[in-house]
Amino acid sequence: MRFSQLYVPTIKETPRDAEVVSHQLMLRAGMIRKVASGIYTLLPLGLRSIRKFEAIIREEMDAINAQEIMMPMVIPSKLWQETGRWNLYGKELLRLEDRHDNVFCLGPTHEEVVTDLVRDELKSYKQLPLTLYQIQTKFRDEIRPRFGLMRCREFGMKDAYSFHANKDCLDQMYLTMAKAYQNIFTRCKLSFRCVNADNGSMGGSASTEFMVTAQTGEDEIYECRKCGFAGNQEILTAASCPECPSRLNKIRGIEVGHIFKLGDTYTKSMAASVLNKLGNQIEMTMGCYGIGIGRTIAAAIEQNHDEKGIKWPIALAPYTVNIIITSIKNTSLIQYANKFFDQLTQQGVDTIIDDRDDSIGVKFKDSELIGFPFQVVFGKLWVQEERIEVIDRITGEKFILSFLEAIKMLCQFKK
RNA sequence: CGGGGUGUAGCGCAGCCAGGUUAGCGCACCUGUUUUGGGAACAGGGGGUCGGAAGUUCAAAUCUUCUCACCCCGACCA
Repeated sequence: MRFSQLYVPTIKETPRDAEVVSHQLMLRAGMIRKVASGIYTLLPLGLRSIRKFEAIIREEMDAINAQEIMMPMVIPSKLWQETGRWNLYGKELLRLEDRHDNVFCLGPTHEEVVTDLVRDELKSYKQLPLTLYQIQTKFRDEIRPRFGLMRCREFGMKDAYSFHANKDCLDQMYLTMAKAYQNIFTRCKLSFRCVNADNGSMGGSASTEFMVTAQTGEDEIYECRKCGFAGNQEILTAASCPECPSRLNKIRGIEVGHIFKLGDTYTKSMAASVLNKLGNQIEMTMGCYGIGIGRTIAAAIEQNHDEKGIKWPIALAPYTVNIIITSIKNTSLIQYANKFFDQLTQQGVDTIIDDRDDSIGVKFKDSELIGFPFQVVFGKLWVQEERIEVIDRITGEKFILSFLEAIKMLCQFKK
């Protein structure tokens, strides 16, 4: 991709209505634009980061035999009436009618739809367990959307649902899913905690939140430095650890994932049952597992930035390498930079080349603001001695390398 | 929904209290010339229902009332 062709409207000044740093930087780096409160358009760079995160999620979900499906965003009220949530869920549920006066809601979560999907097809314990997931747009008419992608009304979410013949099987899947979640956030180089939490309105017996640690986080976490126990404020009343005789430390975090053991709350109300070994009808046991897509991206920025801009973890960077040409008047310089670009691209390294007719300052500022993990500079060092500068955005280290050395170094970071 | 705040050009703001030329500034944008290792310089230029409506007045961005949108604090959540 050529920078000159890419739609990245960067902003020099901090927009006034953006309070938290991830929101400010996503606006300034030309990743998102607001359409209405809590509703955003993703621009090319924003979408690329989102897609990279989704790809990681898909790999980890597929690895534990979860199967991807896609459920609708518009859901008939009938399903929500079956579980009683049509009345229980408040104004967060955006309700609408079609031309025939049929009533629908925009899906804030999909337990009803997925349970309806499987109840007619699954008849035997032999078909279980089954885990389905989707990466889809959710709508929750939040009372107060805020902080950019951190708390939107319309947002991308990975939601998975598992069905089991018994509780032991669910327990196993719950652990498998927790491990997959740890893999996902670890691959994104995020610092996070698994926190015991309350099930809230979801019902069921247990839940774990995945919290990316950040001072700007909306949630308080209490953790024990001795035994590693972590819980959130809803379930803890005392200041001491329930697992060992130590005091708890308070840290802040952003909830990016939440997994639940739902039990038979939904399968019972929706009569989703199978026959067991003895030929008896049993309600399936269910689990559900969510990850906030955009929120994770925002959390990654909260955790990885400096005064110049974003410092993307390679896994989430819209492009891994940015090639800066200091002067586009020098045709030989362009020629070699293009050759470098072609070779890296062929090797599978996500690369963009800044071929704009702008001053070097503009290019460095944009590059640092957007936060490409590596900047490659084709400039006077190349003209004078055929050397390239490779700058690591995270460490700030600068490497002076030959063409081939630079290619070799950056090829470590192919997709 | 309760409390606080903001709406003036794409972005950031001044002007409002104390009404009075053609509504201003910086950045961005367009044209030309010169520039090019850290957000270039000069010259010229385009862009505004001052969030909306009603009212007061000879006169409203400015005063009054209503209204809408957005932001921040609380309950909610991925």
